[in-house]
This record gives sequence, structure tokens and C-alpha cells, in this order.
Amino acid sequence: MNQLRYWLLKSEPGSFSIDDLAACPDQTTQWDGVRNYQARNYLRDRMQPGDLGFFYHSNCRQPGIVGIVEIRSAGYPDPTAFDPESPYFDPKSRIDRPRWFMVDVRLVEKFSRPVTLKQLQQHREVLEGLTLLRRGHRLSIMPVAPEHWHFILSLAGKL
DNA sequence: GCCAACGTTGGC
DNA sequence: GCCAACGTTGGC
Repeated sequence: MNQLRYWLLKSEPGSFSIDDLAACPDQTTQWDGVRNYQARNYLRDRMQPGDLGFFYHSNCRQPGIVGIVEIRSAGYPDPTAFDPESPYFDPKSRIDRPRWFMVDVRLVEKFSRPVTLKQLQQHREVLEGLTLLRRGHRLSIMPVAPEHWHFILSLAGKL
């Protein structure tokens, strides 16, 4: 078994919030629709069942980390790319040569007290190198260093 | 392979 | 709604 990793997964609560995840059967969903190559590489090559991730709400009134999810599968081809009816359809992704990947994600817990982006920014020194805090970052899937993971957990009152 | 134009992201 | 930052596209 490889070392488990930590992640941060962004979602716009207007389209899919942590409450939406909580409402899913088995509190599990397919994390589909990722259309960025770097994020794709993480999904396809790095994520493994048992990894944990922060669920981050972006592009909303109060951006921040709202809970924890568990990665429940390795990466596998994202079928929405093959579906002409899907907003995520990509004709360049073919069944025999899939371009986009996804994983299954299950809710572990929703924080009673989210860790806001503002809070994270107040600890720039400790969180040095956290991709989320880098200027102009746009990755929707990013790795989180173990020390950052634990520090953020402490901000959430979980340690 | 360069690079300008364009579309998207996402905090504010 | 603004706009800076970024990724992608496509002409050359």
C-alpha cells in the first residue's frame, strides 16, 4: 500500500455543495467534469482509495473549506466526456483513448465551523506553498502537504 | 513553435 | 459586476 495522500477539491456550491454530497446515496458521488490537464493527472495518476481531501467551496459568498471527503476509487474514465448531451462533453475524448478522468468521493464529515479562505490567508507563513493560496491559482484539484493538512484541521478545531 | 485572442476562474 | 490571472486555441 502506498502512502496515503491529502487533497483539496474545489466545487462551486451553486452547482454542487457539501450538502449536495451529504444528500447523495451513501454520501458518495462521482467527481466528474474536471477539464484541466494538471487536475486530470492527479485524478488519473495520483489519487488512490483511502486518500482524504478537503471539500472547498469556491466562487461564493464565503469561500473556504467546509469539510472532509474520502477518495473511494482510483481514477477512471469520466463518462460525461463521451456524452453529447452532457455539458462536459468532449468529442476529443474517445472510449478507447479517454482524455478525462474522475474518482468516487465520499463525505467523511462536514465541518460545523468552516475554515474560511480569509482564515487561511491569515496563516500564510505556516501554509507557505499551499497551492490554494498562490496568486491566480485555478486548479480545482490540488495536493495538500501533510503538515498543511494537519494545521488546517487544527483551524477547524479537529485536533 | 510562437503568441495574440479568447474564454474561464474566482476573489473581491 | 469587475478584473487579474491563467489555460487553451488557432493562425501563421
